[in-house]
Amino acid sequence: MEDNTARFEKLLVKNGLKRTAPRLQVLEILSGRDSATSQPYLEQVMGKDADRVTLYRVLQAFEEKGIIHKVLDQQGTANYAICSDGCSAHEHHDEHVHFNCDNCHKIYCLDTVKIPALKVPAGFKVDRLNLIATGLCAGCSDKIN
Amino acid sequence: MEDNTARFEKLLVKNGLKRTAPRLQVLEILSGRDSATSQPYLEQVMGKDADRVTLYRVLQAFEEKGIIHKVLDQQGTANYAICSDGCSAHEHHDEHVHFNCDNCHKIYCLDTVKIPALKVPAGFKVDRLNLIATGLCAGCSDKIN
DNA sequence: TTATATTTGCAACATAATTGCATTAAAATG
DNA sequence: CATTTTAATGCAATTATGTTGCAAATATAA
Repeated sequence: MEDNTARFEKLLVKNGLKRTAPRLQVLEILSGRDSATSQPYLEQVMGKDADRVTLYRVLQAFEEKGIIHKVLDQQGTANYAICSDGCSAHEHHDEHVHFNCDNCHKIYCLDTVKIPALKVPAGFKVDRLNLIATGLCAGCSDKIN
Repeated sequence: MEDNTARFEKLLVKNGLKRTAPRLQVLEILSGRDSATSQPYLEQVMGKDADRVTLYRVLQAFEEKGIIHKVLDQQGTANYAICSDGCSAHEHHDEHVHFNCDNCHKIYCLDTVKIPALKVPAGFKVDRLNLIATGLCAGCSDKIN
């Protein structure tokens, strides 16, 4: 299925978003990567195809609709990845672990690893969990050792 | 023990840092709070007692020496808290859960809650874990309901 | 094809963080 | 206690990140 564009267009329409060039481009970039993509990288790749502000707004809209989710890496930089199915505007289901590689700085969504339930002190009410593991990813682990 | 200052001076000397006013002030502020303290708050409280840049450098030095640790909240804002004993320049031991309150936005270090061990895909090597729970803290939980 | 509602781009602004450098102050030395 | 050395501070300038208001452009509905 090389016809990503058609798929993306459907995705936009489904979420009540208009089919615009910047939005399609963001989806194209994000879907072509195996790890979460940083805002600075997106900005660089899109170049002058779209304004900085537009990029921020596209990302914000996508996040609100549950199309992508944001992960902050250890430096506080925003990274984005396409959500798994089941995320919607009302509810994100991205409670998987994110892995931040010290070497290549990629952020992987470890969809298969669930965050374990947590015991918190009395009174605290946990709504969301966000676990970032840092270390070496499979690829870098090989290269370095 | 109201003689914090003497204690802080020792802490600085032990870490090869000179006893300066901005450093003592930062330690004073951080130790007087029950939750992690944001950079903006520190900046505001210190006012013109110290330059912004000095504050950044003090925080950086403290973090490197293992005196404080940094936690990024859900907005990516840097927050700082004094480390538990056992942290040093070589090794931080802050693998406790951080709790980010949606209401008061405080960040609590839940020292008693350990992050559970994690199974990651083959090849990945976990070095550090960072778990942020978001929800309502005990205080706000009371007030709201 | 036109009307409407979104979306974009631009300009300006806000905040967070970093760097280089001259000045100042703390601690070490004699 | 005076002096030297080394570390830390303050200032100015710069970069990165993110936001807001508004006019112009464009996608879609009518």
